Amino acid sequence: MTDTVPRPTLEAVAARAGVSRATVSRVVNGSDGVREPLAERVRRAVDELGYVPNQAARSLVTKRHDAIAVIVAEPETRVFADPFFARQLRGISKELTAHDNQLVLLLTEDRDDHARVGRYLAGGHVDGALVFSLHIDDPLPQLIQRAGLPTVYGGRPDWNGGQGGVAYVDSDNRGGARDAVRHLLGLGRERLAHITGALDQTAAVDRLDGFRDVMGDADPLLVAEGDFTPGGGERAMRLLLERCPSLDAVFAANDLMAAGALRVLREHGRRVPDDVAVVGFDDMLPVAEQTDPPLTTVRQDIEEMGRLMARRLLDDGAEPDGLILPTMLVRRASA
Amino acid sequence: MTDTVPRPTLEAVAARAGVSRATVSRVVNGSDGVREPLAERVRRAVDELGYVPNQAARSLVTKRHDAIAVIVAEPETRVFADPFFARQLRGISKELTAHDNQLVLLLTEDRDDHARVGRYLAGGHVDGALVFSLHIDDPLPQLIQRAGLPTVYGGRPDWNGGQGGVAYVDSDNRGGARDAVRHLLGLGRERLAHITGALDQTAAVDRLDGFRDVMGDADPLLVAEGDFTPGGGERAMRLLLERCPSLDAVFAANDLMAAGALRVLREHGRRVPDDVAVVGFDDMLPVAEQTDPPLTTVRQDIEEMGRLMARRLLDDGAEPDGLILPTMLVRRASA
DNA sequence: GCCACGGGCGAGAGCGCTCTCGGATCAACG
DNA sequence: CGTTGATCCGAGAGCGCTCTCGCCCGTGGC
Repeated sequence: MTDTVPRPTLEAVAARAGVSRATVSRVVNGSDGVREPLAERVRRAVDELGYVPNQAARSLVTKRHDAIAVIVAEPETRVFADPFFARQLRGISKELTAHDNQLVLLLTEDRDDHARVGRYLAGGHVDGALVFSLHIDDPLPQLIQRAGLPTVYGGRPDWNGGQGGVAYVDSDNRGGARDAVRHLLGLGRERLAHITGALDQTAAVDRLDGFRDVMGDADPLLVAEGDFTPGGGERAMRLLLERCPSLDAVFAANDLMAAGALRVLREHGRRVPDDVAVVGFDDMLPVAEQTDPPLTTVRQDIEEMGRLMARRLLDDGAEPDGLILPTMLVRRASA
Repeated sequence: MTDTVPRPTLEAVAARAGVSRATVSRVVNGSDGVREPLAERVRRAVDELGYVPNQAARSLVTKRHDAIAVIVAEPETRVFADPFFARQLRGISKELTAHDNQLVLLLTEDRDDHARVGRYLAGGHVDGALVFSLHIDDPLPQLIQRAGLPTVYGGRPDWNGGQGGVAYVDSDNRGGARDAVRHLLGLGRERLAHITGALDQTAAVDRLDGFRDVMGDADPLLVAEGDFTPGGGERAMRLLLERCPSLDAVFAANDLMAAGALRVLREHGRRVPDDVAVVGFDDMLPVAEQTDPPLTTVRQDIEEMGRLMARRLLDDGAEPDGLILPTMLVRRASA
C-alpha cells in the first residue's frame, strides 16, 4: 500500500494557469461564469498536469460521495449458486457508472456483518443503498432505515404491508406464475401441481399466489413446498406423484427445482411433456437450456431490474414505492 | 440524496469528554499513550454521541482509503453465466472486511469503460486493485500498471512471460488436468480426447498443457477447440466422434462443455461411462451434479482463491509472484 | 459625464481529521 | 529539595477542496 507519486492539486493547476483556485474549481466542475479564454487556459493546465480531483477533499466539503452501497444479505449459498446476482450487479453497475457513481459492495452473512454494515452506512460513506434482503426475519432493513439513507430494495420486502413508503423493484412474480399456469391449461392439462419456493421469501409467496389466482384454492394436495434447490424439487415431485399419480402438469417456482422434478419424473417413467408438462421460472440459462427436455419457463429481465434499482435511487425526486417489471413466458420443449 | 442528520465530529466528542481533539483521535485510532481513566471517558463520549469517524476527512490527511477496487473485465456474458464470479467475490469480501477494507466493484465491458477505470485508479480513490483480466489482448493491465497501484491478478496473466514481478493467484489448472487424464487412464481407457476451452484464456491453455503432459503430443485429431460454452462442447464432441469414432474417454476443459458433450454422446447412442468416460473441470455445482450421469470433475476452491487474492494485496510485504492453489478430482458417475 | 448595476474573478474561511511539536506533570535520583 | 527524563496531553498547522463574499471592471441609463 505504498503511496503513489504526489498528484497535482488544484493549487498547482491554478498556478500554472495563472488564476485562482476558485476559478479552476469552477471550470473543473463545469459551472459557468468563467469566460472562455480563461476557461480554456485552465483546461490546458489540467491535462498538462494530469490533474484529477481528490475525491476525499471534495467529499469533505460537499458531503456527497458519488458512491452507492449494494448490500447482499446472503447467509446461504443459494444466491451464489445461480447467476442472478451477477446479472443484477451488472445492471446496477451500468447505471451507476453512467452517473459517475461508484459501487461499494457489502456482502453479509451473519449478525456480526449486519452490525458492521449498520456502522458503515451510519458512517456516511455512501449516498444511498441498494439492498437485497432475501429473508423474512432479516434485521437489516431496520438497521438501514435507522441510518437514514435513501434505499431501494431488490424484490418486494415482506414487511411494511407490501407497499407504501418503501422503494423497491421486483419482477411480476404473480403475473408470471399466472401466465405459466394458463399456458399449461391452454395445453389441455387438467391436473396441475405446483412446487413452491422457500416460503420465507416473497418471490415464492407471490408465485404461489399467482398459481392460486388461476387455479382457485384447488386441491391443496397438489401444492408441495420446495426450497428453490434441485434436491428440494426432487423431494416435492416425489411427494406430489405419491399423492396424486394422475397429475399431468407441474409448475415449479424456479428452474432449479424444475430440473429436479424432471429427473424424478423420468425416474418414474413419465415422459415430459407427453405425460407430464413442466414449466419453471427464472429462465436461468445454464440450467433451463440444458435440461432434458429444455425447460419452458418464465423469464425475468434481471439486468434491467438492477438498472432500474439504481436509477430510482439516483433519481431523488421519485416517490418511494414499488415498481414491478413484466415477465415473459419462454417456450421450450418441456411444456 | 438528501443528507442525513449532522453527525457528531471529533470536536464534539472532545468537548463532551473534556479533552482535546488529539486525545480523542488517539483513543479512536487505538494508539497508546493515553491513560486509562481518560481513555475510558473518551470511549463513553464516543458511544454516547454515536460518533463515527468521517472517512473523507481521514483519507484527506492519511492518503489511505481502506478501500480496494475489484475490476472485472467481462465483455462477454460468460462469467455471468456461472457462479464463479460470485464465489470469488465472496472470498474477497470476507478477507477485506476482516481487515476493515471496503470493496469497490468496477465492471467493464468496452474500451470506454477501460478509460474510465484508468482514470478512477489514477484518481487515487483506492489503495489497491484486484483484477480479473480474462482475455489475452486486454489493455487493462497496462492502464493499471500506469496508475501505479498494488495489484493482484485472478488467474495467470498471459503477458509477462508467465511469472516474475506480477502477483497473481490461480488454480493448478495444469495439475488438475493431469489428474483428470490419469484418472481416465487408470480406468483403462485408451483413446482419450480433449475438448479445450477458449484458447485466448490462460486457463484453457494450461488445461490443454496438462492433457499433453500426460498424453504426449498424441493424436492432434483427438483435441478439439471449444469455447467454454455448452454449445461449443457439443460442436467439439461431434467433431471428435467424426474424426475418431473409437474414442473411449473425453476430458472437457469445463463442466459446461462436458454437459454439452454428454448430450451429443447420448444422441449418438454412446453410453456414459460404459462406452465413453467423461471428465469435466470446475465442479460448477448447479451443472456438475445435475447432468445425467453426474459429472466426474476437477474441483477448485474458488472462494479460497478470492480470499488469497485479497490477502496478498493487503499483505504489503509479500513478493509479487504467482500463487497456485491445488485442485481436487471429484468422482461422480461419468468416469 | 456621473452613478447604479451586474457579471467575472480572487481572497479566505472552513469541512473533519491526523500528526508533529512543545509544554506540563510526575516519578525518581543525586 | 532541585533536576532530569519520561510520559501524557493540548495547540495548531495543514491535507485539497468548495463556496460565500466582496472587489473590480465594464456597461448602460439619465
